[in-house]
Amino acid sequence: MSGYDPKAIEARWQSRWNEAGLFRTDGVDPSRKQYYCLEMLPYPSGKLHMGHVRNYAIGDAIARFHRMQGEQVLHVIGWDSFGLPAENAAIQKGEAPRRWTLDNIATMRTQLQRLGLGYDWNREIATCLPEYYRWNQWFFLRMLEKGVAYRTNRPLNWCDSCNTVLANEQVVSGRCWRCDSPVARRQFEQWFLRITDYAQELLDNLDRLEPWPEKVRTMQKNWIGRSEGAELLFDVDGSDLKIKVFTTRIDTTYGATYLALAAEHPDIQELIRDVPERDAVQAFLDEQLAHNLEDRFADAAEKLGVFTGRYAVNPFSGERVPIWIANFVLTDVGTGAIMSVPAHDERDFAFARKYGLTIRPVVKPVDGAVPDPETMTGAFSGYGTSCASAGFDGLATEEAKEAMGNHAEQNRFGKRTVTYRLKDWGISRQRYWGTPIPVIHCPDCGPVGVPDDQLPVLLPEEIEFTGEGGSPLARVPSFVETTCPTCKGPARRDTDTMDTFVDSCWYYFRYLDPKNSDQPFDWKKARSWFPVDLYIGGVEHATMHLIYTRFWTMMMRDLGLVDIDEPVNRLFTQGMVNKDGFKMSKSKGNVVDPDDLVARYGADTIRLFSLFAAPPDRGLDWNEAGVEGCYRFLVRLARTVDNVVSSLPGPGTPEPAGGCSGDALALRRKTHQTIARVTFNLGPRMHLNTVVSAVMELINTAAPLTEQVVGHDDDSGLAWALRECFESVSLLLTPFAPHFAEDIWERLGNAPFVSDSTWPVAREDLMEEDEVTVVVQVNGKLRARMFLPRGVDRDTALSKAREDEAVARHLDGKQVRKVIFVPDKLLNLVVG
RNA sequence: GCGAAAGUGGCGGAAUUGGUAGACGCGCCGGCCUUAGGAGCCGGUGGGGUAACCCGUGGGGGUUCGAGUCCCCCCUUUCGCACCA
Repeated sequence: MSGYDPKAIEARWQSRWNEAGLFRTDGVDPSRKQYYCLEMLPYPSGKLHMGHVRNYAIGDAIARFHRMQGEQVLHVIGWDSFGLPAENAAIQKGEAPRRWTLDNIATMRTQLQRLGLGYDWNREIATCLPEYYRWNQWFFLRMLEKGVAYRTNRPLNWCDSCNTVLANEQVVSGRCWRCDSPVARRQFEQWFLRITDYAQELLDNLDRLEPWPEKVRTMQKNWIGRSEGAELLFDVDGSDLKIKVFTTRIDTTYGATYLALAAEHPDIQELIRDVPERDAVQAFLDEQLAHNLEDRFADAAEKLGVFTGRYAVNPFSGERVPIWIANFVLTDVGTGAIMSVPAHDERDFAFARKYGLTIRPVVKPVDGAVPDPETMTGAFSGYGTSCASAGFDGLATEEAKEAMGNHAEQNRFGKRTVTYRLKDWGISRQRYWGTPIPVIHCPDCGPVGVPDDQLPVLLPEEIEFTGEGGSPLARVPSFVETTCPTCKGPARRDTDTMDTFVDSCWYYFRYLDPKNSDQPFDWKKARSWFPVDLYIGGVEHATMHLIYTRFWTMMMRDLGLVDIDEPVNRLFTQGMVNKDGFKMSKSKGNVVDPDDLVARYGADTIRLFSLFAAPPDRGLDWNEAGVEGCYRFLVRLARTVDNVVSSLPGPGTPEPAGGCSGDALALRRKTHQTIARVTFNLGPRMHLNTVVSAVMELINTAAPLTEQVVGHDDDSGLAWALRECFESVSLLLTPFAPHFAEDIWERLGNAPFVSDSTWPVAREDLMEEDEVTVVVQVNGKLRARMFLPRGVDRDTALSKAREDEAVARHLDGKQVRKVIFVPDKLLNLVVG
């Protein structure tokens, strides 16, 4: 048994860990701290990719580290297994989505197991199974009861390629987050979750999520997009209609010279019913509404609009102002209608100039004159003093906001309000492979929730996939046709399924109680594991999953299910794995296959390289030569241990009575320094790449020393120090290369498992050097190094330094004006 | 345009947070071993210079005895948001 045969040892240790149930977590051990190490669960697309490998290698390293530190660790994996690819496979290859998904899970589970990841497989879940999704339905019904889930008709994002609507979070620069095709606007009757009820709390709590990356918190903050301002009602001249606008600058209302509506504004048809401009307006609307979102982005450069022929009345001044429809007014923002103040808003200004509309300054800059509307070349959007604003003249902007807000409220034509960019979460999807929405539409009773005792509403299996639009479930009469739970009359089931982001909102709560058939989970079993200590995943979920799951936790709290506000204590976003500077993709032909790598090098090498090649939060470029380097390191280490082990004292031999000296002492020092460094970098800092370096360094120190003990008598304690070193290395490498570490541990004569052993503790008394290097600088430039006993005082160091030839040369003929002395480190002589 | 992060050898990256820049690995060069080596081992490797030394962490200023690290300005790259009323 010598050399390094990863295939053999990895299979062997995986089955031994499994037999011993090493990574099972049963119940809660009150004598230990509970540590919940969580990684974002994978979508079972077919095969593991390197991004998964890196994600799970990081998580497993942290989980194993905490386990060895005596904490009770929960480390579980599951499958985010609803979603479109399964359905597309059905359309393209005729495979049943369920079969396709479960096959993929089986494949990928094997791949994960081959990596030697320490999961509690008894808690594995798959979100596509009725045991899981019935609780999505249960949650939906609870939200329906509380009014958190509601149904309404609203313009939504439509992906033509995915044939379904998308939530705002799932539209990236006008394109679908999944397939990158342009997104269109369509009006739909849909189910929404009232996430906006939690907007303020989602925002406020960000300050408390201090261990989260600043980047993610900023992204969420911007996404929630809180904006303070006021709503104002403008009467429409000659009509009962009132147009509600939102503004953050109520102080500029006297400068509002026109209103502008988004093309989707619901009152437009009423406004133009009887005006001569009707046809022109309709033509403009038709053109605008035909555009997809991406084209609208592209068109944004040019402001376009059309006059409706109608006028509104400024509630402050009584002035009649024209009502326009403009392409730069977005239906999702504010009320979808604005009062335009061209003198004080760049966009309004550009539009006004283009269409010859009135520009009227009503704010005087603090350090300048009121701009002249004839000659001004841009809007003044800063703060200043109100003017041309009747009774509000002379007020500073903040005061004017206050006074005019009060005035509007007293006269009931407006109120101060806060808007958010965040919109309610539309969760209906016109697709098959997802959680059926548990609602029955009755012609008499309207939408009625399915009674709890009829859950789960099962997805029908016999179904044909045509790829045509519309909800596939709508074509399954046996699914659709049912009776109303209230009146028992004939009724139809809702044929949409839930957004798959619902599934991932609460899966990590289910891990704590995965087989519960009475409720989603028993909080008594779960609470001591929450909040999740560390959550590792990609940053791409910053404004999707990570907002949804925070909302879901608050919602569960309000249902009385949990008593926490935030689910995750520390978030860690790992970087992408690239190849040759590019994202791995089939089209680029630069995909690296984990199976192939494991077959060639073994899982330990792959894991080691994933963690060594770059800091975990940064991108990692996959590099074959670097992998070789990690493999060589393991080979060399195995060989070194093999060569020396018979010359080492047996396991458990006490420290030599006479202590260690010379090389032995130096090695012990290095060993304990390494333990300290690894512990620090693995724990609070998560600089995993430097941990590997540190262990390599230790081996570079230890390996040459082994020759001194092989075939020689040893009276310095070196053999003992070498055993301490190699045992420590086994322990320190366990989070990174666990099979290898077990193997070395065993070769050193120790009983298994190193994975279940206690993390080593660095001995401070051994770490300190008795001789230190003190550098000598003259005027800040390095001139000499001195090797001095630890703790020498300033005067001794100074006289020692003066003896140095190079130092003396630079002091020659000059006056030492100042001496800076950092004990055991540095001496700086300032001369002049 | 706004916001955030980052720029260090030929490459990936270290630097315990103001105190020896370049740890560790890759690559490269030289040597040993070998019929041979894309294996292994040993040594070298920021640039310039025979040397003393000089230069060097994107560029320019500054603070300091001392700056990769702190401050100001600029450049570049990546990411996020993008007419947010």
